[in-house]
Amino acid sequence: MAITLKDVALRAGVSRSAVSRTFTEGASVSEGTRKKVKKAAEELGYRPNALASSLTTGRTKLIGLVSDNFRNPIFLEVFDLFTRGLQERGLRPLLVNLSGQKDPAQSLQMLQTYSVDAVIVASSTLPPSFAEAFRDAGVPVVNSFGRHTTNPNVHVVGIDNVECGRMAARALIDHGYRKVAFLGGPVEATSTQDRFAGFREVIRATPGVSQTHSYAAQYSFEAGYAEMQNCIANGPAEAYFCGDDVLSVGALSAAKAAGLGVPDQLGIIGLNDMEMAGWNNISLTTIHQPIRQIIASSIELVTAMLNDSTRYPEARLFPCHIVERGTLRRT
Amino acid sequence: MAITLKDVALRAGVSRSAVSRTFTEGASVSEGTRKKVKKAAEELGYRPNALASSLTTGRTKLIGLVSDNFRNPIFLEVFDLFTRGLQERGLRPLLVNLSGQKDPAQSLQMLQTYSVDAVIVASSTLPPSFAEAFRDAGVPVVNSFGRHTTNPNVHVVGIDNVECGRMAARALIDHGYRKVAFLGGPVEATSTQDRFAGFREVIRATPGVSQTHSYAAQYSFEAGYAEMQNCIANGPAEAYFCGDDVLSVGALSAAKAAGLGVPDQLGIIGLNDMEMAGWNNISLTTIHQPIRQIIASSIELVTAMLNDSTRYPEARLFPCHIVERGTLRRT
DNA sequence: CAACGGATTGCAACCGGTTGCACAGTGTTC
DNA sequence: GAACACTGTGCAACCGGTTGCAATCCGTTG
Repeated sequence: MAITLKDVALRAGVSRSAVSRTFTEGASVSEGTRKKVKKAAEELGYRPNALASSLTTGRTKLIGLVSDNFRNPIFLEVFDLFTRGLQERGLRPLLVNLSGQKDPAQSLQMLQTYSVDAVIVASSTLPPSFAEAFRDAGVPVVNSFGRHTTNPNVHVVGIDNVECGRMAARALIDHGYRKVAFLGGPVEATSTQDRFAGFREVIRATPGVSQTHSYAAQYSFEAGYAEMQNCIANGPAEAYFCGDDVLSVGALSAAKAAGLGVPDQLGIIGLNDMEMAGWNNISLTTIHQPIRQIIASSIELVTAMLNDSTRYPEARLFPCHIVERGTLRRT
Repeated sequence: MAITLKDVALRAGVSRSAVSRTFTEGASVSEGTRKKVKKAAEELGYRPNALASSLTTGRTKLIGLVSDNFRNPIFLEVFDLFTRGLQERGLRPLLVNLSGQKDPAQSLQMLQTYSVDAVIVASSTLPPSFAEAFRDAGVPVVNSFGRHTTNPNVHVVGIDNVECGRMAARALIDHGYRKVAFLGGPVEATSTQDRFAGFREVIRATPGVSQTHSYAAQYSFEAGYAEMQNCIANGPAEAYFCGDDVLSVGALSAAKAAGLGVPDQLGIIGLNDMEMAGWNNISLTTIHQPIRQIIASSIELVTAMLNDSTRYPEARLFPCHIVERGTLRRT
């Protein structure tokens, strides 16, 4: 078995309390005993047991990181930023792969079993009710990349997807396209719905511009490819606002395969500005989503909630902007 | 506070032991009390505390998942498969992002603090000594995608990188290229070294074929792009074996940007067969690495070690094969 | 009807820590 | 020299479970 408090106490010739106190910030121990204890601990290779201490302190420093999309390269960046940010603050990400499991009950139960201090739901597709289930169970939760509602009862950090839809519509119009379309992610995803709502709003308000829409089965390359093939078969629009970058890349690929010239015959604008969008064999014009800031802010919020779990829910929205590359005509 | 054993015991009118026993497999409880307890637990919304029970059982069902590459899309697939596979067996992945930290000491200490039952080191770049540090500390460990040594003292599941290097060399030769090159990942990565060793061995043994080599700073698109630019500036070879697919895609992009025709003027073969390699605007000829099998096998090995941690170290190697797409000349 | 044996059950100790409280030691003040 | 205020320390209870052991219950058997 591993070295415990008792072993160290015995060796240092002090009580277990003394050992415990030297390892807890701000406890009252004299310099002398601290030294003795440190020395004994060092010699024995003592590692405090975080789980045992969580039993009395009520803090595990475990953070549930829940995601439902492991196919979209943007999430690799998301995991990178989350894991690093959490680690820097001494928090540990317990990763949960929803893999299609839309019901929060199971993951909630599991995360409760492991007494996570908080949960980050990193998803732009799950409805607010998902994160709310955690809050209702008394688990502090932040919904990163989630839907912003006017009266949130759960913390949301992300972007205004409706506004992004508007932005995309304006961009297509400004670049001279008149027959435009929305090629969304799955219809049940909140981000799809919101982006489309904003998009349609602007198009409808603009005379002389027509609009169609369709949905890909998921946010993935294949789904984007397949749906663009469909569109082409049915007579393509002049330009597409794709639900996100990975769909855009799929759509782009289908367009090229069909011999359609991008951006002249067919324009595409994506959303996310994932790393790959800048690769010069892709060069996707897209709406930049500030994921670094969103994640940094999510982590700040989580740490704040650890100290005050009754914190009033807030929505933190970050502005997006268009990054012009090669998939929309020059104006 | 949350509902505990005591609350349930009180409500069901039994002892705490009885409650504990109804929730542990194979314990002796009568049907009657089990029913009473289940009912009381249900009504109160009782969730057993896995961390508390780990204290006596010595099992947390936490598995450390350590990785040092969050830039390579292949790892998204890796995380997806690992998290799902572990979850299916009731194990929980505690994700550790090394982010450049080559010294195992810190992550080891942290994972010990959280009493993980085992550790999976998922990396093709870290030296065997990294995983060995865990084993030396008494933590069961599997090195997935790691270097296979003739006398391993740590479990390794992966591929024979030397053989892959040979395979790549033969492919380039068979496709008619005579001036070939290795464009590797970081020189200190074990996979880079091994792939190069095999590659060079075959080239050197083949009369009339010349070989050069260089290294990218890391396994990433930008690094591949930059290094291929370098190569082109210095007079490119006819064909390249790139350290992996993401490097290949970067190199491909640089070749196209320089106006070099692929595969006629310049051939490229990658390694991994990541999803993106099959996208039709990339269509990369590459060596398929069976990551599903590697991961499934790693997980099996981990679960086996949970029951027998003294298990004799083994190396499990899976064969690779070439997937012909569009970046090597037709033979 | 008493002895017997297997199935249930509760008691109490324990897992590895934390922490309130009482007490001891030290130095200061009047 | 006594009263006082601190600082450090150990005891013991507790966090939420598990488990060895002894006691109890119940149906059988001779």
